[in-house]
Amino acid sequence: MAAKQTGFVRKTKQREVILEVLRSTKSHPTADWVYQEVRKKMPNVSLGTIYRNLKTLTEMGEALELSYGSTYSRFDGNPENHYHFVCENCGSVIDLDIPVTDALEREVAEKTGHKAASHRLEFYGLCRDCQTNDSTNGSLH
Amino acid sequence: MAAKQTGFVRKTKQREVILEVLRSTKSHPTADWVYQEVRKKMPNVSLGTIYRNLKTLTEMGEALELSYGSTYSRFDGNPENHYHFVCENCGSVIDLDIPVTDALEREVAEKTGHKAASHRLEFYGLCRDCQTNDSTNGSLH
DNA sequence: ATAAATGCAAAGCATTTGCAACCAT
DNA sequence: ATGGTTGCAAATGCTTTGCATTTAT
Repeated sequence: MAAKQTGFVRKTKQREVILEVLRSTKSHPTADWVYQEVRKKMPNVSLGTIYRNLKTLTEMGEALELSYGSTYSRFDGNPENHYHFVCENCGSVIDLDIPVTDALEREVAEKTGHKAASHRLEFYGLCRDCQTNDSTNGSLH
Repeated sequence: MAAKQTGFVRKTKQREVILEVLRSTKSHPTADWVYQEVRKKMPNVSLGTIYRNLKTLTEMGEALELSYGSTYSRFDGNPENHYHFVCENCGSVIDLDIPVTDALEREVAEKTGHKAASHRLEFYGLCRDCQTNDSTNGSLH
């Protein structure tokens, strides 16, 4: 585990830069993309450190880990719960500006007895750009 | 790719059994669980065949591939869109009996211009059983 | 006959980990 | 000084693939 059970979390330059990078984009980057960016400022970081800190940051509530259909995770520097749109043509993940409905969690609790602490909602389809452009030029992934 | 672009899909004993196994449970099994089950009836199936067919079945619309936080996929033999509850204590994935709201997709289209063809909604928290039992005995995963 | 599907085993590849050196507290 | 953190590289583990063979049509 990254953030220890009994321990505490130290402040490190690496984690600081990683969070900066994460906060600097709305592109929901992969661990490797973050790695490449952080490297520009800290040529010696290792991928392992990126993964460890991405995990720690997620556990600290500073980031969100998104795992859609893909085989790899994407990370979101915006820890506020919000919904996403995944374009099935160009592969981009877009933040949606529609209100997060806690009513859904209440409905689940009432109807099923399962107590949700959070929920995730994702839409799949064609993003605005891909509707107008030729849809056969997908650069998916 | 499993189901070929120009080709056709043949009926095979393997795929038939795999779909049977998938339909026989509500447990949202992993590929490996399906493998073990299918083996009971066909001792010589290979894992590769399981994966290839799970993919084909998903593309055929006979199954759903679910990828939650975990590093592996789970499959759902119920191809009707429905929502899930993921218990953060015991790790089980539970089908929810609340209506699927297409209104959400319309809202997204209206507000953002992105045309959703489908959506996914998942809840995370403590399932009914884990609320009453001691919450420290989690066998997560 | 013909190409799709299988079994087997060898990759692939994102993510995790062990360990010695390092550094924040 | 203490033990969390890092860099490096090896190891994991789920999933995919190449290929010769089998099998559905």
